Amino acid sequence: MKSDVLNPEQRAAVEHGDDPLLIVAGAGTGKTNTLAHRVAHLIAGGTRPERILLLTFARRAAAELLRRVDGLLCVGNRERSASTRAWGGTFHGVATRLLRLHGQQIGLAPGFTIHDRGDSEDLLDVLRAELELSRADRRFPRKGTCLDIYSRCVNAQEPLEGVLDRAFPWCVPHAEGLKSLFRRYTEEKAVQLVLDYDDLLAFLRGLLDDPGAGAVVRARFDAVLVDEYQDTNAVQADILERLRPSGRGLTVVGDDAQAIYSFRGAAVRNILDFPARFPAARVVKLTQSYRATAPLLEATNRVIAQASERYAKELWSARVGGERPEIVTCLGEEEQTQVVVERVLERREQGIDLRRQAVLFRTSHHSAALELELGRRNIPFRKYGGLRFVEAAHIRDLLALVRLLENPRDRAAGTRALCLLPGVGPRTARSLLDAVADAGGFEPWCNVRPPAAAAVLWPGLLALVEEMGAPRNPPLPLQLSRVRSFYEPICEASYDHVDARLRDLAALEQVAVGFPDRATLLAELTLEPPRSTQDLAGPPVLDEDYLVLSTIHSAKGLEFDAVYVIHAADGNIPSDLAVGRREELDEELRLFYVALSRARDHLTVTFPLRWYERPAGGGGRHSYAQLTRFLPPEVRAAFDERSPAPASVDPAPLPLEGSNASASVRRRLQELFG
DNA sequence: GTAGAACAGTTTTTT
DNA sequence: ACTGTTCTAC
Repeated sequence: MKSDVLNPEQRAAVEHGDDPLLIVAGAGTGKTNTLAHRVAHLIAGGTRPERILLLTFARRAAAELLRRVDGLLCVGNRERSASTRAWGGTFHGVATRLLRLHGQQIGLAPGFTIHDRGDSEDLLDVLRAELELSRADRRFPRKGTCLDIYSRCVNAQEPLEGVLDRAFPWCVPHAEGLKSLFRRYTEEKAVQLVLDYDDLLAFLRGLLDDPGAGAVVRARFDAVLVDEYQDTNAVQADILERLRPSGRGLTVVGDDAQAIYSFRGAAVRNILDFPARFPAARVVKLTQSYRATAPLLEATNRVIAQASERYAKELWSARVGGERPEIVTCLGEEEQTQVVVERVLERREQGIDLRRQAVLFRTSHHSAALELELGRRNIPFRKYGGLRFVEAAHIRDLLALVRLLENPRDRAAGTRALCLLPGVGPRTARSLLDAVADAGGFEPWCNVRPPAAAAVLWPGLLALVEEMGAPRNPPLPLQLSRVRSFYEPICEASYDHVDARLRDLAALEQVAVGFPDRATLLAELTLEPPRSTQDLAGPPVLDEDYLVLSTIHSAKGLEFDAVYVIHAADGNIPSDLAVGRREELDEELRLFYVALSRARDHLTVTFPLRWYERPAGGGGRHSYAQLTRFLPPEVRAAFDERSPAPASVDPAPLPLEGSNASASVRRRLQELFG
């Protein structure tokens, strides 16, 4: 896309004045470019960069945007660039910074630590046990579900009953238990000086509601620009309203057709109702796609036309000609894998780097078979979405130790860290942490006689807390190296795949070099975790090429020359679990649309007719699938439909190692009785 | 109180 | 496959 030339729609958005502005930007219509120009326009018009707040979905998106602004302004080294001076990041990241700066004015100590999803779950789990909720006659929801419910209530600003009725009907019998659990949870977070994701937003809103502090924070900014507005929730909308009460200086950009985060409380209504909330608002629609070719756009337009409520807009493309998208019906998952791998390699032959190609899927495990095959064929790939680096047990262990040093009152971290010692379980951990909480420091541990099994490791832990628990602690890299040497033997003793894990730990230690202190490192890893192990290992080598595998959610905002959407069977897209209500089904449709609209030139949709149910222990029961309902005949008309020629299908892949053969013999034997 | 084995149930997607 | 729960042996 030309970054120096704006079309009339884009120009209108860029040059719009101070009144609230909603830019409805269809997929590939040059949204980032338009935003960058608008920021540059503001700066050129006299707005100081440090008085601009840029809220994006990922910090890297903000950084990229500001880098482009610098390019447009040609600020060489004359002065500090916009990218170093403006405020940019995610709502959660910006909330953290503002709360550390101003939180004290509303009684929030600046030393808080931040709980990620896993930590929040752990805390809920402990409290659930304390309240003896598991003892109830009917099975209590698992901790992850509890957190989902809690989060939904907070983010959607909705009472528990409503949330349970609408989204978690099977938990309705536990409403009372959940209420008491959530009350305890809120109290405990205050005592332990921890904030969870939702708290960051809620406390920022609280800060803005405070007459004194609110005015101070408001006065920091002249312009607030928000990207991916369709995926903001009620609390985020409140924050914006409190930052810019009249809406003046507020720009929001989004595409209601790409709203895919309602499961975490995002409200499409935010973008649909923006003009009503700010009557002075101007709405600008960007409709020229610079991404997809006309044939692809024809197809994606037809797909999204099935949505029930949206800003009507038909995207068009000047990129006429090109390949029509295709739907490939495969017999089984193996065939689907072969088709995708073949196409990927063909297109690489045509000169499309692997990095310009992406395989997209609804849920993380849908790529398992493909990953195996890519590994077998030595085709490099990176997977985005699904389980992440920081969620691996050994990383969480190490970070728990660091977090305990940073905030001795953090029970989730403390419990996890102490239970690493053999012979120490939840009870012992609890009494040790009680002692620390009472004393306000680690001193009481000096007089503790640890359980016999922990005797070997105890002095090491004691040395750690003595050295790093003090206010004046050593430089961060040294701290991490100390913690790592303490933890490594434990890791070796308790997990398999030890070398891989030890490598991860070393990588983590390297990351720490880039941060000034523990709090910043921990917040960063919690709020913006590295998306793959390779990401953490550092910037990719220049000529490194790898196929992208991604959940559709994680592919949001990206584009590729060639896109393969796999497992496009009804039940996967839409997910079986989401066909209950109209809004859920609509969101699945938008999700499918997001997947298809990532493509520039080539688009392949595949699905296996026959596929195996998950508990594939012995025989492997299979069921027959149908193409997603989002591709009815009138939509399919925009696609070519094929099934792979039998001859082109490779013979079944060889087993990875010789030892696998015995497994397949056993499987065959079992099939006799299945 | 802890650790490990045996057993039962199971709702994607992520800041 | 994974997580959570319960039971048993230290």
